Amino acid sequence: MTEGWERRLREHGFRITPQRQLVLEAVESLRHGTPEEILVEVQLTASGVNLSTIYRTLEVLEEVGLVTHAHIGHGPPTYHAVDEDIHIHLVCDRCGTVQSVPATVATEFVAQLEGGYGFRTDIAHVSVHGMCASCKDRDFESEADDPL
Amino acid sequence: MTEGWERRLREHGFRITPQRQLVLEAVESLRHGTPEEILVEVQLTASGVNLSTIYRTLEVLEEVGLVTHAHIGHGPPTYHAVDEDIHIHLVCDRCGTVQSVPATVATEFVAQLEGGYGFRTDIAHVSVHGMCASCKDRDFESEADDPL
DNA sequence: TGGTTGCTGCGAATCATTCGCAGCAACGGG
DNA sequence: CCCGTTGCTGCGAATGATTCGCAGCAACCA
Repeated sequence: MTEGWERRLREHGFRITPQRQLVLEAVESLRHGTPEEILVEVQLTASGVNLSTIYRTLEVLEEVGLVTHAHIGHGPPTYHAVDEDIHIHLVCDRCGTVQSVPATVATEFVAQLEGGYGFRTDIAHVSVHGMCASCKDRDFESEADDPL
Repeated sequence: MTEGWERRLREHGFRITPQRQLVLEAVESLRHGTPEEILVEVQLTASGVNLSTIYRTLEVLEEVGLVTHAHIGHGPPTYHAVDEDIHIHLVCDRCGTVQSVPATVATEFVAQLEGGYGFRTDIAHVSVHGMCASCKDRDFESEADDPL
């Protein structure tokens, strides 16, 4: 695994527990996971683990920099391991599909926000909403935003 | 006001009601508002209006294109009138402030997503998370992302 | 090995949002 | 201008997600 996860926790004054290891492993193997999904994954190994613990553990793991979360639409947040490739979620508001694209497409955008506003963007935290290619194609007859 | 709001509703088969007018006016005057905040604003004029109605009305107003919503962090969504300048929210995860910047800074980013992935971005729906300029300045001694 | 105290499981509390239902009211027809 | 149809609203309960409080267990330092 991340191999340094134990030290990460210790350095921040947290204890090493099986629950924390399991949650981290679950996040890594799921690649994308809501707290609920992570719970299910964790319970494959340790059925006694509680949802509250998942929430508290994710908070801790995020604080020490082992996982991050992103908001995809209205639902619960999605957690990722930090050692994954950084990517951006494209959420189709029409059909609900989520597509991941490399964060590099936003390099210039991020640079502009930093340069123009001094804002340091955590680009992976963002979900970009809109309409995916297939919905866009399937849609060119209706919905013309009826001009007044 | 938007002046065409009545027709907008009618064209989509909805009725014109005082509640819908009040909610729309509240969104316009607040510029940014959660359902809860909109309720409070509406109740300044009509105290009998219910939160459920706010939710239902916002849904309707959004469907006919009079308002939009954006997700700012974990909390409830924020609603805007569509005739406002389109802007992007920069949310500081450190101090919680939300800064609005013109959507034009994302023009190129949006173009790349459309060109490279066929994805039509609703840029105003996005909230960009990160750290604002002042928090960034105030922060250069601690938190160095301690490398392994 | 033992004590200190952080972590966990559990159930209740909270917050946001949605539903079901009965009564009221918008609006098209006469 | 009045009436009936049916959408809209207020209200309270239901739901879903997340957080809290607390007592017992276990990680970790001496």
